[in-house]
Amino acid sequence: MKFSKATNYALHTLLFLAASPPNKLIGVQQLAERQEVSPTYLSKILTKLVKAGMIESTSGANGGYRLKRNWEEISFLDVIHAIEGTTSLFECEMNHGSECLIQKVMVSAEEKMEDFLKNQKLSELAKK
Amino acid sequence: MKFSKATNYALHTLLFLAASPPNKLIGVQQLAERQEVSPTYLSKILTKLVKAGMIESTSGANGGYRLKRNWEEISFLDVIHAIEGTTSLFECEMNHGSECLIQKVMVSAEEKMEDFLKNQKLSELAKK
DNA sequence: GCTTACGTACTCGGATATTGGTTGTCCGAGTTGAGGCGG
DNA sequence: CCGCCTCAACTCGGACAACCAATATCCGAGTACGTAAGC
Repeated sequence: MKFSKATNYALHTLLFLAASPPNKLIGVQQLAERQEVSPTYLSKILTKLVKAGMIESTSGANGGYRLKRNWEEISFLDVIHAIEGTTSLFECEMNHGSECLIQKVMVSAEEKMEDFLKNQKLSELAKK
Repeated sequence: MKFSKATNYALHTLLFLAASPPNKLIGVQQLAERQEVSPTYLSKILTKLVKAGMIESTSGANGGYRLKRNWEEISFLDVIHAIEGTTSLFECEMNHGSECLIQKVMVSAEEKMEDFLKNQKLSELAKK
């Protein structure tokens, strides 16, 4: 049970884009160098963010990525869900008739964490 | 990023032991059947709980597992730590000089969840 | 009746598949901008 | 000066390989209990 590195890459990339001049396109290579990842792998991660509507990409010469307009509203939870998916962290697939009490506890624990992450905006961190 | 099935097995086993007559030894086979796991795999999980001091095992004929005296104090977090380990869910291993702000946010999110799980005792669930 | 030996029913722990997800690479296809060349 | 062509620099997406942890199995070793044999 650990967060994937991909989530870390995604968060750092977003933060880096936020620190760059607005609307400036930044190529994958530059982003990848900064984090010491292979560009192709990072691009895979970034397409997830594109599909989630957080950034947009421009292909062709001088292409790259940049934040979308409403990026200031993006929370940590949004990014995590975009990369790791939205399925519950704990799933009891046993067949004890009624709903699982253990499951319930775990799900509320998860919600505690998500409530916190929901209120952590990237734009807050970007100011520092 | 998901909790492992082993954690689920561990929690269910503990709850089942709590519902059994106190001090009665229960064999792995019976515990495994109930959860539809292989006995050998379950025993591996249970040895972790033994090492964590939550249950104790008796070998030989009529052997098995039973809860230790202070089991009522066992929290969900204890079990999770025993099975999954205590390392942080998120680790930024990048080399950007100062400590990572992202890391800090993630760690506090994790603590939110752990604070909740710390207060969820197995004995509470066992009553139901 | 007491002890000893043995068989049985367990757990314990190491070694070893198997599987699935994460991480990463490779490459062809499509896209855009810039520069050159001919009119 | 304008339009077309081509090239280079990109991103995109799928296919594939490497790796690692979770999951699961197998088996030998140790341990305790019960029973039966022997004295």
